[in-house]
Amino acid sequence: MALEHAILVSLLEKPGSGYELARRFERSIGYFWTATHQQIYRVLKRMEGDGLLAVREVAQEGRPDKKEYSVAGPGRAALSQWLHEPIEPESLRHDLAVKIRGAAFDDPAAVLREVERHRRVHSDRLAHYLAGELRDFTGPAAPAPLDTGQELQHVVLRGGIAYERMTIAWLDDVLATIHRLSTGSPTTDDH
Amino acid sequence: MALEHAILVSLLEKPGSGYELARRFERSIGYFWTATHQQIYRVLKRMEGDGLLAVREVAQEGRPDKKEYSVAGPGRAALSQWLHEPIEPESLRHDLAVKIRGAAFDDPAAVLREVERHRRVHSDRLAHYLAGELRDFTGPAAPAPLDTGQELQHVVLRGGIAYERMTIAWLDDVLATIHRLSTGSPTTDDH
DNA sequence: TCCTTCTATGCAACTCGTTGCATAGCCAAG
DNA sequence: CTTGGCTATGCAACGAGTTGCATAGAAGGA
Repeated sequence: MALEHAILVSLLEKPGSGYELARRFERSIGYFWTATHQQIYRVLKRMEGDGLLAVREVAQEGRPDKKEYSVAGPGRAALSQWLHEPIEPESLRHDLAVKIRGAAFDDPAAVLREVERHRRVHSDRLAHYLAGELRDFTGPAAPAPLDTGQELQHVVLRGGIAYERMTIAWLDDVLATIHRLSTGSPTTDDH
Repeated sequence: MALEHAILVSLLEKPGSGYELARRFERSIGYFWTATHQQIYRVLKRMEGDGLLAVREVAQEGRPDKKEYSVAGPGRAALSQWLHEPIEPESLRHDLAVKIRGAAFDDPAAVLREVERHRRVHSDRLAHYLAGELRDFTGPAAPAPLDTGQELQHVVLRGGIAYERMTIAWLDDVLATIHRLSTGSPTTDDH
């Protein structure tokens, strides 16, 4: 049910339409949670029905009307309650790791190419996050005294950056390991 | 559909029952993929029906009979095909990050306690992974010349270790940030 | 002019994953 | 002797998430 809470946080940071939320989920919120527009529209409707959100129809020029959602009293209460409940620390779900272990039973070259491709994607993401950090938090154009909300957004972004750096380093380790196994002396140990 | 493939890899490494698979998913495979026994039993049944797996009833003494699954020809082919297909690099899904951003709109102390609790869990996991590494790969009792499968299992485990270390360091950053915001110079209003 | 892209919302069908419950024999601790 | 834990399998119901499709006006390029 964390999608509901992610929406509450995002709408508290700034009210917006389903479409705008979907775009935020591709950007800042997307550092740690993903959602498609279908999911978002469905959940928004449910949350409105439950009285957690308020809607306002906004007519626009040159583009379709939109429904701007904002957090109502019960929505804020629901978020507060969730913040006080313990949640399960979650575990990784990384299919690439499944592929890597699967390489022992198939052509390792195919897996190698896949690992290289993933490395490029993570490298691009890192560059994107670093650009965002410079723009919003550490660059000259960023607001100098950050408020609480911005500081917390920054620390979450630093988490995304750390994750990408760790992943890239690990994928380098994976590449080196597969190379060693296929070209180098078979069955030497490293450490 | 990666659960199917994770099961194929695990059964290629060693055939076993649904129950045994469920326990592996709490251990080694669980470093990067989780699954409950319900899911596993359901998927095993489907895979057997699709001809990917072979079953063998095994009578045991002092405990219930079990069904030992192993990978059949079509199962191996299905894995091979998947290994040659590109997959989407996945993104994080971290509800703790939602909570951290949510702390701007509620009592930060509650979130602080939650972060500390998660830090302990990740710390325990790291210790557990390191013990496993020593036991299976780097310790004196480990088989000295590791084979390909073991080397690949090791590099995946190193990924789990790197993930836990990164996460712990990040949570320390989060703790320091929240402390700074609440005790240090109160720069202010959030909302 | 047509084709694509962007804004904006939504339905329907499906698969994936979780939670609660049920069975059943064995073993060990209190 | 009863309670709880371990091995071992499974059903049913629900909620979460994905994929394909549909609508519709405005803007901009080939």
